[in-house]
Amino acid sequence: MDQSIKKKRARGRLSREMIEDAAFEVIEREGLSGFSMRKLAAALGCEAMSIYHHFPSVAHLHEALVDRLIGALEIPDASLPWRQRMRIAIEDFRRIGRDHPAYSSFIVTYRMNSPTCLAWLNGIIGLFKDGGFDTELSARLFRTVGYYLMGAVLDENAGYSRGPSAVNTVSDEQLARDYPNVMAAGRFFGAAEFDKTFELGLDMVLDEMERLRDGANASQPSGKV
Amino acid sequence: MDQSIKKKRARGRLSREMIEDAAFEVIEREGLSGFSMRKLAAALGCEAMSIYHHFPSVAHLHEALVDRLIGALEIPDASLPWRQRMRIAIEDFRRIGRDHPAYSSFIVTYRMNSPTCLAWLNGIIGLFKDGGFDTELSARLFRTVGYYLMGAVLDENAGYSRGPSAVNTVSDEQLARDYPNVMAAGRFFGAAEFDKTFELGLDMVLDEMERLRDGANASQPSGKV
DNA sequence: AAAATGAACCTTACACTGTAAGCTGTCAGG
DNA sequence: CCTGACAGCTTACAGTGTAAGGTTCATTTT
Repeated sequence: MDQSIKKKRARGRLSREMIEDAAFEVIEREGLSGFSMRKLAAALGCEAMSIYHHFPSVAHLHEALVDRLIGALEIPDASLPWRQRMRIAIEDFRRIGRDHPAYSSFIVTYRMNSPTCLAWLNGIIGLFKDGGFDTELSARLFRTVGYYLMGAVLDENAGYSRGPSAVNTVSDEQLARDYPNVMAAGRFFGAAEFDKTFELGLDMVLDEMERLRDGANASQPSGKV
Repeated sequence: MDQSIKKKRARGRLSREMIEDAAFEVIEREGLSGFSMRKLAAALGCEAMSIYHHFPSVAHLHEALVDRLIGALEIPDASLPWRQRMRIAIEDFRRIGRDHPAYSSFIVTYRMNSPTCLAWLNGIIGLFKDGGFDTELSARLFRTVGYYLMGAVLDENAGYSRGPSAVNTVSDEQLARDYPNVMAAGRFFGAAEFDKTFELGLDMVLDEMERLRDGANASQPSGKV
């Protein structure tokens, strides 16, 4: 009857949003390194090159993905207590990792520079200023907290608990025999312990920041070595 | 005269060590994503497949590289003060990043599980135990410090100061106008500030750990929110 | 109504990747 | 001398991102 069985091309079928949605799915399904334009196209039911009409390159696509994740974040309301605002902002970012585990290692190594991301960064640094820190301490403490957060997101989503990267792995018996500390600690390295471990370290950092702000004298130790 | 100008194949020319050395060079020269078996072979003056005689796969090669970097680390002498031991161990790892900036993002995302790496991990966790922490706190604080350290290595070597990942970048004027906090903080984000920033955060974490050990009561704030 | 335009998608092709399979030249031990 | 084994090479394949150009069709213009 109709001249061609596959003429279901339907012009405006694709869109940036559709492609982004599919990209998130493919990345989580295939893993970050297993992601490719051809697999993405397959998921969309189109050819790889069709995607290039909407995104000039994979880099542009990735930028859009990061923008979507970061753009969805909000700076916690200024009426809330400072410490709570800080925690919310940090947990918001951490949740991105949990929601997109395969993509988390990309986000953590991504140098954000789009307007969307800069707006968020600007708000987060503003959070430190709101906490009473001057420009320098705001910048440095942003790094301190950021370092901790990036490392945590990395470990929780791409880390030890997901199995080893190594090719030659070590058996459990060997582990117990030769590396007892690792063996003993392993119990606290699983996904079930992530929250508690994260909270512990986060509270430490937040405590220390408040101490730093509320007079940097009360602090005893700091043996400075 | 001689039958072939290129018969300089010379049997045992290659070795695992030579290949590893060249791999480190190629990675730093071409970047982690620019590294390939063929480029490595070119650097060695051989064909790509010749490398497979010494390493069954790139994964095996990477494992050897990580093993070499981690294997060179030592657990600081037990006779030193605990805080100093901790600092030395942390700075040792941090130095790996500085010495191999292009490789640092690989190391940070690598799930170590080789005997060499496990021995080091075992020693580091032992360091926490030596500091008077029980098994659980040793494990969790190992994570806290590790998160901070991984994030720092990532930022210092693959981070913001190396230029943006984004395709659409923002001009300096736009930055100053729309993102003043980022602009102001930028002064403290450069490589020249890495040490000071790292020390600040590290001291915070170490202070808090000592506080945690020397009686978790003296600590005032911890508003727990 | 017919023609022109341009957006949306597809086809082909190229230079690159890791690596499986098999080949060849060289050297040590008999 | 011969015989393996070893070390490195050749070829080939399936995969990658994407440049260049072809095709189809909705819309606009005449």
